[in-house]
Amino acid sequence: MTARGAQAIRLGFSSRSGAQMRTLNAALALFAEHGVGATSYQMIADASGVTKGAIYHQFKTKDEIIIAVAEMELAKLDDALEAAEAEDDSDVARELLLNRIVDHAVEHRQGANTFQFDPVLVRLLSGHAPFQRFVERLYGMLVGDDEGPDKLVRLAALTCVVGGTVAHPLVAEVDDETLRTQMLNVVRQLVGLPQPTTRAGRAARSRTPRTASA
Amino acid sequence: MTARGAQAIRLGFSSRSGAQMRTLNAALALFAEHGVGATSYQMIADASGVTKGAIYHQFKTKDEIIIAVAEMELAKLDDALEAAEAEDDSDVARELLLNRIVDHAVEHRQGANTFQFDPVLVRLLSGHAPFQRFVERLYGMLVGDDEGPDKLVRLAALTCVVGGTVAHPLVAEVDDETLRTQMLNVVRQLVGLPQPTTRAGRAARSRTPRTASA
DNA sequence: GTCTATATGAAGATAGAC
DNA sequence: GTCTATCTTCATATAGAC
Repeated sequence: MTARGAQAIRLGFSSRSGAQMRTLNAALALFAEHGVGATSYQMIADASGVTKGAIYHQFKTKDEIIIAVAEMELAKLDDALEAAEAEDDSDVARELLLNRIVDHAVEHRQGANTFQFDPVLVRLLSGHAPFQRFVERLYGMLVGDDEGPDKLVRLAALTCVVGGTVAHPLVAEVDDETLRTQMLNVVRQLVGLPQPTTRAGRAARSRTPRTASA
Repeated sequence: MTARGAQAIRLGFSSRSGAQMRTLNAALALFAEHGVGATSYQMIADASGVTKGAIYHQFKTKDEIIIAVAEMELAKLDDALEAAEAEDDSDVARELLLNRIVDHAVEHRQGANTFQFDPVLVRLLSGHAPFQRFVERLYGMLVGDDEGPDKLVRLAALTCVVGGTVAHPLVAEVDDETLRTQMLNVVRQLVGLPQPTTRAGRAARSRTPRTASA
């Protein structure tokens, strides 16, 4: 496996200055709270503690900010995807990938929701080739070749559960570790993966950064 | 069971004029397509074929339109909820309710998504008492008394699957009947309901408007 | 990298004629 | 119920000084 830096190339991820990172993180939080369509340039500037003029120096348009935020978040899953693609056993690969994805979603909660369901974000990304390629790799790992309607529906349901459940008011009081465990049970059931007492499950989990480095 | 009209009182649903209904349907379609935050009063007026002034005569603020759209959609599920609450057998009740909810979601696709995940809509409704009462009744029917973390997570996942899957790009090409069937399989599995060959399943489905009147 | 100042348009909203 | 006209505020975006 190549060094971590490879993710940048594969996703078309540009390196960002410190000021740009502050902007993107402020934007991410606002997008999650209000939705992309209801977040203004002014709000982002205020949250970053600088003026609009400063932000416009970093990103020429609002769309550029949206795309950059999406790329920043997606890049965090690129590692996991590469690791999964390098696995021989497809069950091990899927278990590993699901663990990382659920970890990421639980860590971000509201942000995961935005990314999956915000109409403005989704529309912008649907015209963004690097994003499309990434999603196709992701889906490929999760369903494989069989693309019958039942598989498609289960895969769609899986992405909804991962992106939506973490931000749901019903689980607001559930602590991260419990949420992680229960969500993994649900998504394993959804895609027909055996539960974690099996050999494949233990093998995959032992490869996550949570217990050991990739 | 009371007459159909009862739904209006229970949800706080006001009766609307023809012009108001045209406005609400136009707004619903735009909310689904662009998100609530990215839909302007002007867009709604254009889609309705009238001017902003005419719309302001029907609804004093944009928030009023949003609430009215939500009430209109929710009222469509009120019937199903009442029917489920009148059932003795909780498995039959849940099977019936899930059938109706999935029917409704598949029928609307993009609209169901908005309703579940749009940040502006969700925030507005969270301060709207009739909506809160309705959702609590709905959740009560689906989980019952046991409110452990696993049940909460599964219920949250259920609502995400119902609201999100129907609008997912992956299932855009799946026809309504297939989507309905597959989604029901998924949601039954999520809440631990037996699959449809059982007595409870047949009994519940025989009570839906699809095969017989309630 | 950050600021101020400014241009241009669209947002939500109101008043009042038809 | 619908229209035009108008108000104010805020949106995206640019120019140019520090």
